[in-house]
Amino acid sequence: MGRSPCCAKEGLNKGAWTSQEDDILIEYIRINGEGKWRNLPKNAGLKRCGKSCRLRWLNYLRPDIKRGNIGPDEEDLIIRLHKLLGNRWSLIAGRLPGRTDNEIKNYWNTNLGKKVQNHQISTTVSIPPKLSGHSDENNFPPPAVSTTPMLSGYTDENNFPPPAVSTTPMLSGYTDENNFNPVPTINLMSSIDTSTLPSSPISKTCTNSNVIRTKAFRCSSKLLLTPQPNKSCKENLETNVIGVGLMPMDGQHHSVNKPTELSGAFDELLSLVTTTPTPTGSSGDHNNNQSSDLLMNFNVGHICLSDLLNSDFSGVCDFNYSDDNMSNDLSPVSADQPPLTQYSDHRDMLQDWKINNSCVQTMNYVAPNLQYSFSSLLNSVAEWFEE
DNA sequence: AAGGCTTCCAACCGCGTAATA
DNA sequence: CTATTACGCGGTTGGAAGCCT
Repeated sequence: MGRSPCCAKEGLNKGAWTSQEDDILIEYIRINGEGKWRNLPKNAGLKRCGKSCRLRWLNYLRPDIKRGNIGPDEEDLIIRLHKLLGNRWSLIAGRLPGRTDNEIKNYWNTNLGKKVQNHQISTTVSIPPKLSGHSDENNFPPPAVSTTPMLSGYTDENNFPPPAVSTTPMLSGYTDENNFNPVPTINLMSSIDTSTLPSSPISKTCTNSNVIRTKAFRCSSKLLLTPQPNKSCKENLETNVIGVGLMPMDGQHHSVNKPTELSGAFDELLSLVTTTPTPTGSSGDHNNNQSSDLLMNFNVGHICLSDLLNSDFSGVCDFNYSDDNMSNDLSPVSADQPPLTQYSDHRDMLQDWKINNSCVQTMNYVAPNLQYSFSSLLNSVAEWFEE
């Protein structure tokens, strides 16, 4: 019954790896591939625990690893992701090609953590955080990554988010850039009441109260968004057309034929919204009185931020659309992409989603006058949290 | 130059979850 | 369904290297 023991603890080498051990491990994995760590030491002739082999390979020997020289852009990304995710080093590392969770963790503990702490102290003393240009003597945090325009620089909630920047890579799908209208006022999460976030055993190790504990939501499959204050959830959805939609994992691109279907679809979605977060491990200590400024829990399939971060949106985010008379004619940019599934009714679409949404991923929702890239959304969320 | 202190980071440890018999 | 264990993750440790006095 069950699995056999991982490895015998006796007679194993510990501590630093020798170059001979490294060579053996590299050669073994070159021939046999990764995985099966339990059997690896025996098969490869290493006096190491499988766990130790895995760690050595993943953190040090893997050929695609970048080591050292973490640049300002990477620093900035780490800081932003850490702001968003907390100590979820593996998730953060997943967004930094060639970097390992261990390296990022170490780098944070030895460099960034102190910088951020110092920065927070200095800004709370002298600079209103919202207006802060991060222009302290140490030039920290470093400038935003140039390839992913951040939503910094806005000074007024009402102007948030700032007009879309034409250099945003994900905006490339527009067929008529000259007619592109800036994103209208959107306030997906103008404020977040962290007391409404569910408690989690995991969060005990996280000191940042603004952090989304994605793991806590994994089981309950929820993406938390708060609508604009003073607006009902539905009204907010309909008037501001939140740039997040849902896509089933069937590999098909789907479109909504008519704008009116949006509100119908949202009606359906809203019927799935609950005002009481019920994640695994929640002790119910959150505030349930959220009718006017509620947390929307899109309890549809498996939506959670960590899944989003782990997703490759390159294939689903680029759409053409022509903004003529709100025709809402969505079509994939690439001719290689699968044909759109046309729905005659939003209920069909939702039914399809329900059928296929064993793992629903969020994608850009492209609607008239709105193209809100997912990366921008993430940046926005990070910015909100920074406020 | 030597001893002590600090920093850095590879490796270890323990825990939660997923997988398997 | 249950018991058991592999896997993966985050926290922590310990030793090497660098710095300071």
